Amino acid sequence: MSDPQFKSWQAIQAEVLRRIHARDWPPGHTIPNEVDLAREFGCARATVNRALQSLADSGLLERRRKAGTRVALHPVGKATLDIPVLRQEIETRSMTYGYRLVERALACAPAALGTDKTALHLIALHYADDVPYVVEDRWINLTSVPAAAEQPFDRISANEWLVITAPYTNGDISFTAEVAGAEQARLLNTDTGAAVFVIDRTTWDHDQTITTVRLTYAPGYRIHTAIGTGMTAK
Amino acid sequence: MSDPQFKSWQAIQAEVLRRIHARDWPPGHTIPNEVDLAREFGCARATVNRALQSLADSGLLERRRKAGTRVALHPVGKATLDIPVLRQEIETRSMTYGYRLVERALACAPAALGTDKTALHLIALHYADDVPYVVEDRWINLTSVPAAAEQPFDRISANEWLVITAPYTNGDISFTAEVAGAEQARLLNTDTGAAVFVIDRTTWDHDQTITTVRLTYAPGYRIHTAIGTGMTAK
DNA sequence: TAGTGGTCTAGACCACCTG
DNA sequence: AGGTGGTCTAGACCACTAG
Repeated sequence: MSDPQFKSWQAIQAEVLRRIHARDWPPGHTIPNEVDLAREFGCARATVNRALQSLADSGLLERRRKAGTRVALHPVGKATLDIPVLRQEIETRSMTYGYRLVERALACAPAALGTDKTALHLIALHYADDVPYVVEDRWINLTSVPAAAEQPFDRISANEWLVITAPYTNGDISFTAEVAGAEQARLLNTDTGAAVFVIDRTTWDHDQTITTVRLTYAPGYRIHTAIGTGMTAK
Repeated sequence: MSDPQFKSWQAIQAEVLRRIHARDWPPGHTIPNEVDLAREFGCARATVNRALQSLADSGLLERRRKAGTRVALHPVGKATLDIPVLRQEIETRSMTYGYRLVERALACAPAALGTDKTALHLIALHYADDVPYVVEDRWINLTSVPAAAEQPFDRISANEWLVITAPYTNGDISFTAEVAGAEQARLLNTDTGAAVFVIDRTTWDHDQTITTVRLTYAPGYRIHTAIGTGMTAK
């Protein structure tokens, strides 16, 4: 039983994965408990726990106290997207980053900002190699970030300033496709009617809204990531 | 020093977060090592490790052996998207799921499939409450999944069949916005020229391609998720 | 209420990396 | 070369929950 070849949690994870793929443990099957697996693999229970927890995080296993650990019937794929600051995103692609403030005004906040007070409205353009890359349409809650009122945002984008100045505890992000409106098509230097990728994001510090922003990317933008069990391949 | 109130790794995580937000530990600062923190918090080093590792996973800390743990200069936001099977995605929204196979043919595989052999090409429609929800345009590598050749896919979608039959170790997914072509506009029962959300996904089993699929969602589709440090708020 | 996963401890060794 | 995080161990207690 005690097999000295499974010592690291990665090795155990790989073996469990193998058994799932080989249908030794088919979808829906309840696998042995941690104590038994630890005995079989000849390691501590904590090591088995680490391996199984990792697989549960990636959605392949479902674990419940007392009920045990089951192989997921419908493994929900999990994709982790990195949402870097725009400057970094562009510079990572070896392009020159540029920024231009288009509009800065105080106005009545939209509903999404969760405040009825006056808020700061910014519209800005981010460039990659002098080509419009994304339009940033942002509202900042001046109640939670009063310092923003003093900030011109003509050289440093709110995108960059906020991550350093106003940390958030919580956020909400969504992605969709839209037809470019006349104004945004003009800013992005593209045709009205082009399909644009849109990211809407709102962040809070505990229960107070900090900012809500709509990023409208130039046509052709593609967000990209890897999915998988963490096994390196290809 | 030894403070008995920080016993769980979540409590330690919260305290570390507080110090970061309060600028006790500003961006770029190297925080005390695990041994010192464990002594300060009056807990085991493993507990501190768990808390810091969790924060490193969410991108707020950068850890390196010997160099220590630093507060990230540009906290890269991480968003975890759940990519459920389409049937589930639709039924979760309390809508009735429907499926119709549009085309099934053997043809020369596209480059993305990474094989020059004949592959199975499927086009199918998924409905929510009898309204077209998404077009599935899929290629299946018959070398890695020979059983797919026998499968009619007229009642069960490849989307569903594959997750049960052909597990993957690795994948690649990307999101973009496109203008609906004539064929897809017809299938989605929408106007040509509408902006549609597109997901491209390719999966491998180790180094062998299993399938590549393009999901074209009906206009208005929005993918949505939460971001944050795991602290529950709002 | 009993079985299972979740977590903590105290100690140890190792792998990696910076200085 | 030495400090730091990464991991493993053996044991313990706790929290949740299915039966």
